Amino acid sequence: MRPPSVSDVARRAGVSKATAARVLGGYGRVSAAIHAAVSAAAAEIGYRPNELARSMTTGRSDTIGIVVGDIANPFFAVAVHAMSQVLRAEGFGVLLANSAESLAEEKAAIDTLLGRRVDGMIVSPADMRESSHLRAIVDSGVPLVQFDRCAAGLAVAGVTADDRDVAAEVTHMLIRRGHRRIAYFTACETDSGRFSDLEEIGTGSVRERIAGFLAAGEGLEDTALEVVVGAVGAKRAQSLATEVLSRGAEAPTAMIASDSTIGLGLYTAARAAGIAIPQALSLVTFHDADWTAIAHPGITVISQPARRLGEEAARMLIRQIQTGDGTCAHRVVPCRIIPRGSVGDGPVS
Amino acid sequence: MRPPSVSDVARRAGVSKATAARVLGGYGRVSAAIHAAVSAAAAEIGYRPNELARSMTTGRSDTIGIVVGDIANPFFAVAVHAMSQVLRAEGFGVLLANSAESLAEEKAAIDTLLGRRVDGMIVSPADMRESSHLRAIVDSGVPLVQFDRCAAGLAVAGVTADDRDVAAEVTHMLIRRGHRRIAYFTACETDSGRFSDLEEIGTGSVRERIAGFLAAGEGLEDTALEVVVGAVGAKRAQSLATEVLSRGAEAPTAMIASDSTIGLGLYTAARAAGIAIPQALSLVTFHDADWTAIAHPGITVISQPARRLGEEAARMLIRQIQTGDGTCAHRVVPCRIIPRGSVGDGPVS
DNA sequence: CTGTTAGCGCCTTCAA
DNA sequence: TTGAAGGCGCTAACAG
Repeated sequence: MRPPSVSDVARRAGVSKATAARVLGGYGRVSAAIHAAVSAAAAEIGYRPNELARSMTTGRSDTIGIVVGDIANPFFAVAVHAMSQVLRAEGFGVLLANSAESLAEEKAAIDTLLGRRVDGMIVSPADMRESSHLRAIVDSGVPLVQFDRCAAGLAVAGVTADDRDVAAEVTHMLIRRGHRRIAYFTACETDSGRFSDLEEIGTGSVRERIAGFLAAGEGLEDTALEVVVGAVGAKRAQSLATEVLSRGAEAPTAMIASDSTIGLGLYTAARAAGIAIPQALSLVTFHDADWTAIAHPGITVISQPARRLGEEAARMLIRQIQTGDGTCAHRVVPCRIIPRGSVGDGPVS
Repeated sequence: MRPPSVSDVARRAGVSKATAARVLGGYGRVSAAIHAAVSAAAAEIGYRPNELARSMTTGRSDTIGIVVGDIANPFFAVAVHAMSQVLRAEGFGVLLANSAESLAEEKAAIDTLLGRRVDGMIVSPADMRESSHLRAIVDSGVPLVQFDRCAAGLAVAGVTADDRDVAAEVTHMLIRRGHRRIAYFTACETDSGRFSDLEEIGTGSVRERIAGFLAAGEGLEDTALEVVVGAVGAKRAQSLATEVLSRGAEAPTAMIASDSTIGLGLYTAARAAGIAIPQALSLVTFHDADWTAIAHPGITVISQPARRLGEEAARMLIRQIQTGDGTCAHRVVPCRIIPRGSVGDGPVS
């Protein structure tokens, strides 16, 4: 049961293979009569072009590879959705791969995609410190756009949010409100289990945020700013927060969550400990998740333009493919702070 | 800059194309010495097999097509994630397509995937009433597994939740608690904008749920059960709910949301109207979204086994591909009701 | 306008 | 064990 090919159509229509191919492929000129005959023959036997074979000769696969950390993460889900829409509109299919935020899996995925001869790639590098595999993409002549994070020392296009700036802005706001003990929670892990150096943070976007956070706190006492790592999942975030909040006078009066899953953990921890938000604790989280609007009080969030970021990345890639232009434009899309009531005055106000 | 091919490697290693192909493709027998030489040559020039060409001759693409309504929907996001994991472990890549719950887009996506010669497909039919395009997949000899919903009158494998049963169970529970006015909210649309017949509901899973809902209410007065359609998105769900709740004595005392987005809209509407949950209104929603746990009171939910469903579908497809077995097994995975406090007694208790 | 011919990169006979 | 030749389905260059 081999699917019908151009030859089959040609034979049935009584024309040469080339002629049939022309009408089937929609290129070259063919007389109306023959065109109709071939189309009819094709429809009769249910012909469908073999895109693989087509790719072989054209060199294009009309397929884009996308590698993200976790499709189940709403941020990526929305972004991927946006990318697909833009890409589909331009006639590209999408080959999706999950890296589970693991460098090894990311490498494997990229390898597979290169083997499939994708026309371009959008990748969210799991670790900004390793970029050899990304360089391999570029060396293969495949257009690449980094998404949400950028690898260090790699002259490749990218689309990111203004992580550093918005983190600094939020931190400044908290300081202005009188907070002098602020904790930033991230899912990133370090070898020691504690944070000591920015270099330990592999996720580019998170590193940027922490950089902004720390920069905003310059001039304050050493104890003012704290980074808590390893908050993987709501449960772990909750237990870490519970621990931190139990320090009494040493406990932070404000917390920033690096994603909404963590935010949920922090919120739950505060409630469980009977700590009032925003009177005794201020809370801000990245990502405008559902729950933040119905929590009591509503949670002040840093809304990430996931859709816009995705669209922008897709467009940037398309441009790169179409113009063959290798300029490594770097686009930054601003986040938006949505105040909802979870931020109150600190002790120094 | 054409990527290196077997010929290039062969030339560099000083052997014939066939020999190089044998070691590169990992088939046939080659002497150790030559094997090493070829491998070395391949590494030096950065050879990477062209999977497209390979597919041309083998007939397999090692790629699976997945078509779902909306990747940004957490249910599908989790399911797709699970599918990819299982498929990747078996060496398959994933070609993902969004149908936006539109039949036309679904058809287009399937067409593209067939053109790309995928080895199998997993599809969530947008409309169970139309199955010609699904039949085309089967006719092409491509293994197919339906996901979450099944098209009517199509002997094709599928994995679904026990939508009808669990909907009936929840409805029975509400009736037992004394509710005699229960409304079911769905995002599905009908021509008239109101619900009159099960046949109008195109989404298979939703139709099943409504069937269970209605079956559970048999014997009650005609006014007892109501189906509200067109609750697309939280906002629209909220306004529809507000309208329904403003009926005074005629208003439902219990509501069931067909997904968590709708649930959020209903919850918000109730709060805005100052209607106490569960004292004056009971609420149940499909999908165990994170907001349901922190709402006040916690929302009783019907938890869908998204991950399990996805894994199961992937495994079923793999089995079908490997054994060439065309049996149309139909697997049903049970949902789980998680009581959280949003269900109270109705007037008749 | 139409047909002939020659590849794309790989796998797969068939001989040697 | 190795090499030469042919073909998968399609496009592309060249004649006619």
